Amino acid sequence: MQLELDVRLDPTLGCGQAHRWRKMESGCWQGVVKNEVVTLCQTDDGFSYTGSNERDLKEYFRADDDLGMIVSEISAADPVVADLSSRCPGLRILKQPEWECLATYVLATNVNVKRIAKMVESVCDHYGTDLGERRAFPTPGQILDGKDTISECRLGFREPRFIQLAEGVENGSIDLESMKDMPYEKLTLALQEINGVGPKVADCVALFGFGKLESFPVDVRIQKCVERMYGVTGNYKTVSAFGRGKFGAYAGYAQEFLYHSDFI
DNA sequence: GGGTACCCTCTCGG
DNA sequence: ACCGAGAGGGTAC
Repeated sequence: MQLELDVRLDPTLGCGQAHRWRKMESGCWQGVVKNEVVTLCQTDDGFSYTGSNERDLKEYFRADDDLGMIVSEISAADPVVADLSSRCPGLRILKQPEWECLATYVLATNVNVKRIAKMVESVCDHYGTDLGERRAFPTPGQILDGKDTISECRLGFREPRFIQLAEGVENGSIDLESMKDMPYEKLTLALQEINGVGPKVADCVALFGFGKLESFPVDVRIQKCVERMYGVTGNYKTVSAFGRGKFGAYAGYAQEFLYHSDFI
């Protein structure tokens, strides 16, 4: 089947916002969407797909986002982003499942991107429902059922946080459903109540999991970038607020373009 | 509010 | 080749 959409799969699926996509030798991408193994192949005006359906893929790729309008808005705010975005067309921010996004980013502390993917895949291989070629991201219950073997996943000091997160979601003390209705700031504060979630992880989860496009996550890379480009320094709150203030409702997109620039 | 340790893996310089 | 040091999407204390 074919989906017509303003998107380039390579930057969108390979940029590190989601961690389970694999580029196959054919150049197509394999991943899991809504508990189905999907294969996506780039075409001139979108991509062809197998294993999923148009409705789920449109949601996952945020097909309602007007990429042209978004890029033009953040480009108007800054010539650097204008240049970067023009050189990276078709990069879209994805809408990942809230639970999967949160659990993934709790693992994404003090490790390189390569190992994040490795830990995530290990957790899926151990506890996720078998979907054939791949496994689903496990539910909190599946993780708790098998937690006696969690050390095999090599999560390091993240292990107790990961288990605690699964317990919280399972017993209802962490209510992701209610967080869907929260505006950006309230959401990030609620997320930071969770052990292992600081301001950076909260911003990433708000952006990639809850679709808060004004979120401007600041990691060490963005911090250097913002200092070099705009001369802005300071603590997390200062730098992220600068990003949201400068780029507005679509600051998350601006952050993606800055993140993938080579100007550090 | 700033400084550190942190579990583990991979990479790099000797 | 082998080994030790260093760094790696940050967070908790």
